[in-house]
Amino acid sequence: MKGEKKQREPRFAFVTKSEVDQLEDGYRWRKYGQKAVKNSPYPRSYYRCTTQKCTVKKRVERSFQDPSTVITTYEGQHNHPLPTTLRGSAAGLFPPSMLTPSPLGRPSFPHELLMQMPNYHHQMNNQAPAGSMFAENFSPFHHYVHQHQVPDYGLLQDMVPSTFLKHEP
DNA sequence: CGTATTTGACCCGCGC
DNA sequence: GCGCGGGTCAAATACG
Repeated sequence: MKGEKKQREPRFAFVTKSEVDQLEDGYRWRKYGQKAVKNSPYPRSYYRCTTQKCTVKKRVERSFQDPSTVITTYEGQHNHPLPTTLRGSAAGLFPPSMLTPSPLGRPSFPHELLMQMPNYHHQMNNQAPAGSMFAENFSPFHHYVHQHQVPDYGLLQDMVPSTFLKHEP
């Protein structure tokens, strides 16, 4: 009980082509639960930042249509700098320039996101019955766009999965 | 030894 | 009023 009675934290979800849940985005995540999802043969994993002042929560769910695709939902925002303790691939993967959003505020990250967005929309059209359920899952997507318009944060480091960096061919 | 992970059980909210 | 779902926490365990 940390005193979080209101869930007003901005939550945004994005699709990532990953086979592993434990994505090293520069922060440490500790799995605190796992539950099976209805309508999905795959379970959902719950992760939380292991940092003392980090109340950020991460939810990872696999796409029952694409076992190699996972829907990552981030909740909240990090409150402390990247742990230098995390030397290794992740820390050396994102250059400082990437962590600093351009004045335009147009990081390449959301770009990939928007690209995959229409992709699912197409599937929804194909699967009308299943689409109903997906609609709920994609709801948070709107929140993501909303947050993007809020320059109050500008902390893209919150979500910088090496997956995207490794996404290169 | 420390950390991280795992599973189960419990709790809360909401719906009908 | 009761049930169900979802979510979280706790403890135990495993591994490095």
